Amino acid sequence: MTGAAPGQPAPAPGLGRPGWDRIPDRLRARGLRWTAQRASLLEMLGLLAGEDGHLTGSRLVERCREIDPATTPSTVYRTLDVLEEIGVVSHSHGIDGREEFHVLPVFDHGHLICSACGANEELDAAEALPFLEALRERHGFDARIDHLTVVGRCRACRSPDAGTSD
Amino acid sequence: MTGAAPGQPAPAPGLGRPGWDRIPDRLRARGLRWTAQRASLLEMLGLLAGEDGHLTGSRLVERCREIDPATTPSTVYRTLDVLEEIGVVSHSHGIDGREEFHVLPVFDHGHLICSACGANEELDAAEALPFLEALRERHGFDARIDHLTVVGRCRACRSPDAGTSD
DNA sequence: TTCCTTGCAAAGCGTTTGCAAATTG
DNA sequence: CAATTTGCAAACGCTTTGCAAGGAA
Repeated sequence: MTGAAPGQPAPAPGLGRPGWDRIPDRLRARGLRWTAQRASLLEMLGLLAGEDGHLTGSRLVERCREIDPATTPSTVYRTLDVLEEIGVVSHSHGIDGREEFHVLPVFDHGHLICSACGANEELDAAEALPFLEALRERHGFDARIDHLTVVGRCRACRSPDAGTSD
Repeated sequence: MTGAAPGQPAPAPGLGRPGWDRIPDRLRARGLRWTAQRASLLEMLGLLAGEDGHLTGSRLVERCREIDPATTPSTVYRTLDVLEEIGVVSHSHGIDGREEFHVLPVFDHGHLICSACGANEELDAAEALPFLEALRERHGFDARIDHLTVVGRCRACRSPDAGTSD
């Protein structure tokens, strides 16, 4: 990276949104990386979401460039995709057709509880959303992701060398 | 024009939408022209509005080219602007950010009644819309354009050679 | 070391604009 | 005849992509 913090692994975010301090780990859990560019985009999202609602893609590009002038549009848009995947933002289109990003108010998540070892894994809202939407549509059931707990057996307990074979 | 109907002044529309047969005159009343290209766009709008709701700008360009291959995007988009001005269509943006056009269900209009000669002139919805919007905003009054009748004196009765001077 | 992420640069998309020629009224 | 409308072609703004170099885990 050619960024504003050369040599540094990646600054930790000092963001005031609940749950955001865990975003780096959420990324890593998916095999993704935590980088300076992603930190600054997240910082901008936090700031602008408090200011006004005009979080267009191109505006976010501009503002990220104020932090690190080397930042390119491609990086910003690609990162926004990632953030949307893990449920940090969602996007729509404004009256002029530009992309508009919305910071999701709470970083909701459910839980995956392993009945064998008791492990408590987090379940991203984004992963459960289609399911919950289907429940709402077909059954009129309005499930809350943050109250969702799925019980089963974790990967470790399912592996052949975990004593019990399934 | 390099269109499909060379030499012809402009074909009259055989469209089944109420009020659409008067569109050519509505345009002329504003000093605008009725052309073959506008006729084919209107034809497409009539057809597609009945089929489905995907009236994106680029799709309308495609379909108009089926009627007249020489038709250009600029013509279609410019005509859509005109049609929006006179209240035939409105537009918004879809989930992918493309323009989506909607055929307005009824071609609403109000009336201008001359108290001197009784003349009944039509008042385009588009002309009254800003006024009606202001009423709604400032007074919470929800006026319907098709119930709007303005009484006054028409141009003919106001002219110096119309007997009475005011 | 692996492979994710970045910047660069160029392309892509749908839409808009300037202009001279063609058409309408 | 004057003014509008057209096609052409180029430009526009926003977003996406391919690729080789750089960086995180």
